[in-house]
Amino acid sequence: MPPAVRAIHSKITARARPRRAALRPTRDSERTRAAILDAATQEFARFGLGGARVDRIALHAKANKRMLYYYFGSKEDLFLVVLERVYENIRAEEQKLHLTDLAPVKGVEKLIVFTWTYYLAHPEFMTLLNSENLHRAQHLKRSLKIRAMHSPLIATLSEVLKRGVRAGTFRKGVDPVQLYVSIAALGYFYLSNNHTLSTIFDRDLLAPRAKTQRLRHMVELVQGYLAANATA
Amino acid sequence: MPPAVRAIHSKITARARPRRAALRPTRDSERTRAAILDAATQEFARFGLGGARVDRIALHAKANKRMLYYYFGSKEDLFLVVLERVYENIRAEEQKLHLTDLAPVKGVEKLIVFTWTYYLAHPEFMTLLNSENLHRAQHLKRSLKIRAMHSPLIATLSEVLKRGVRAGTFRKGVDPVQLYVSIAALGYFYLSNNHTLSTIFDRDLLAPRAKTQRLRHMVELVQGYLAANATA
DNA sequence: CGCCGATTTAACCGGTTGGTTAACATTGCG
DNA sequence: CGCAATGTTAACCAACCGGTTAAATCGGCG
Repeated sequence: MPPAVRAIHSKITARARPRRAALRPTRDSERTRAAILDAATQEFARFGLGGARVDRIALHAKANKRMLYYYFGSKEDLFLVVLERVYENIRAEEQKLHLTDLAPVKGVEKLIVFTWTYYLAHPEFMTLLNSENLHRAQHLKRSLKIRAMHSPLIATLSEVLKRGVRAGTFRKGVDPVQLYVSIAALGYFYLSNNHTLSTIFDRDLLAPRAKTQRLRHMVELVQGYLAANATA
Repeated sequence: MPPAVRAIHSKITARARPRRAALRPTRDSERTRAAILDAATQEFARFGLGGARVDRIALHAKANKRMLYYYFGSKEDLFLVVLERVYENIRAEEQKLHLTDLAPVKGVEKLIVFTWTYYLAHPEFMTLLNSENLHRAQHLKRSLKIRAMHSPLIATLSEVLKRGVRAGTFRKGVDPVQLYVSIAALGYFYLSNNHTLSTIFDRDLLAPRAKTQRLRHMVELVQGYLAANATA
């Protein structure tokens, strides 16, 4: 089996780790693979797909450049795996939210805070997505894995909205997809474009105070919209 | 005077165009410069700063590669001039809006529609900005030109908000900068991330119907927010 | 007309890039 | 132990990239 193809099944095929795992063994395919993936994530996030350098990825992964091709096939294939991993990560976090456990108003607030906090903690998610959009999602389109990974939040948000309408706290006729996109947009744009915005407004948009104000504004904006024309 | 430096003053120093301008003259510095700038804008927008190729820019501009360096100094300097030009363009369009001529509610709507329409008509604006943000606005920071080009919309929007509050149609305490950023965010995110979003939601977000729905949602979201808690 | 400076061209350059070759080391297994 | 698969390495490569050299060409002015 060709190495790059076999690597896809590594989780299944993987044999047991070397017994004497205390001091790093001279060979550890899992470690090498993971190190390359971590280094690649940083590199692609920082320089984009076009600006990323495979030599630099190998250097930071402390692996031979050849291993990158051995495990991932090509620079672009590696980029796709990186994308798949960051999507897996955010989807896993989304799963933990349990928005329906809260009152509708609190549920929406929690979603906004989560989205904002996630972007702040994982700026690489935004840069990688921007890069992928520059390339017209050509890698994403090839990934059955990601395309199957639907966000659980659309269905959940839809449920939250319905309950809010029934309780009389939310307006009727809100499209959950539009709202989901808007909530993402409000934080994403501010953080992704932080550098140009900070330069043009001539103030640091990432200062603690500014961040607090932004989050408050986003919550007020969405809550105000949902509350307007509500029956109660 | 070094060519690249002199080029900055070209508007002033430029001599009269050749008299027989009917059939393109063999030499026309203005035309060459403009052609390079146009080609560069397309190239940077499509491939990002890192992915852009100077040879391709020269090819599409039908100019010798040397002319690129003759007029602009370097790839990065050229990128800065491209950035400056697209900013000039959007600022000029913003100037024409005259939002204060309308009732506050209509003024805000017009701003939302304008922002959305501008992004739709100038997708290169978003890609170039994304590229610049990837590079932490390092070019923008060097440009006194752009840093001095404050958007007239902040002051205007502030005025519109005040009048809306006085008329009782808008809530109090809305920060015009936050609202301006939010209005930009709602359209920008949707359009800039259109490819990944369309892939994940498995539907074309740029279909005419989808675009109409998005614009309506954005207007409703902002108007709903501003109307909530208004005195009237 | 002849000169001078602005503009244009082809050829070139050294370093870098993504990707490859082929040999070598280590490991688990029979 | 010996073998075969797996993992690792250094050296290599052709294409490409941003940038440069130096000479040619054109246009306008005196």
